[in-house]
Amino acid sequence: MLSTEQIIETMSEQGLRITDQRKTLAKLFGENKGYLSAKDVYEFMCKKYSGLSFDTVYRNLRVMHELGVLEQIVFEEGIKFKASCNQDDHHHHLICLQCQKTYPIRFCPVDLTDAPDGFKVVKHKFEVFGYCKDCQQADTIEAKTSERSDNKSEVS
Amino acid sequence: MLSTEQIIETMSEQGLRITDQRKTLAKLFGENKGYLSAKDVYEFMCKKYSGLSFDTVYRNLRVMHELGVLEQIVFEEGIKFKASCNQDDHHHHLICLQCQKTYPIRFCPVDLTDAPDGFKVVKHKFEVFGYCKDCQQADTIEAKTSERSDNKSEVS
DNA sequence: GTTAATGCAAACGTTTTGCACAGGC
DNA sequence: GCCTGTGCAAAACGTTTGCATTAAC
Repeated sequence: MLSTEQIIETMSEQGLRITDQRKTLAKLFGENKGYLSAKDVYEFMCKKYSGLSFDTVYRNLRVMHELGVLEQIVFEEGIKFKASCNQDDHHHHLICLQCQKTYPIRFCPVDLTDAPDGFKVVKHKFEVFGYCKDCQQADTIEAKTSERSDNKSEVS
Repeated sequence: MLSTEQIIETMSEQGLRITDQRKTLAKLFGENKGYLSAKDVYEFMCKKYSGLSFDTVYRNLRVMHELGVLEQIVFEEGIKFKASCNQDDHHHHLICLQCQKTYPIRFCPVDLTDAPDGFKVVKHKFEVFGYCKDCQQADTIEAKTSERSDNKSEVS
């Protein structure tokens, strides 16, 4: 997965200006292995930038996605983003429905899939959803303490 | 895949009233094997019902989805619907990016996937996208005639 | 100094809601 | 006749756009 520095470097190489906000975004995604919605990002950024507007966040997320430093997937709840994985290393993800951390799966099923006669395969989606170890334990604890595990970071 | 009659029957069994619009919806999904967006459905229904409103279409799509007669998947362009497949017969789909027809894949990769230690798998998504035989040919023809293959029906 | 990024406001498309009326059961 | 489904209007929501100001290069 791209590091904070790699994200900044790529943006700079492409002629984008490295503003303070973009540094913070790069850091957020470089250090966070889960998926974040535009709203999550906005709320996080708000803590640091008081007069922040939605549109800047959206614009930056879009630019960063177009640039390829962020990848987005469509959940039922909407589109979410995380730092791109290394393209050379094709893989899929286990995604925790609670904390949204991702765990890589090396196995890619597309090669084992035989398409009917004339069908030309161009892309595929393989995602496995469930609950990671931590969140299962947290859920058990939660039942007693009603504390919530909302951190969205540090795996993959 | 559920037939028009099965859709109507299920809705009736669940205490829903079978209005003329709902009959038409059931027929639309019972006979159409591709994915349709709410807008597609609305536009189709408009031909038959002049004073039709968006909200009724949305309400019915939602009700039918909650009831389980429709399944929805999230494309980049938004949410789309089609009649539910038989639950007993778990399978995945090849989806044509042009005409959105679906072709079943018996192969399910989830059993071949080993999750890390404590991860509890609850659901998965495996979809293969590409272009079906017809649309590849149509594309070649299209280059000359610029005719478009917009029908969204009759396979799976 | 030039050009791109930002904040603001307003627009846009999609989906949801409340309510009165029409229609299935 | 009861209660659900419908149409209408308006609101909510997420996202995008145009423009003047600000800041990176």
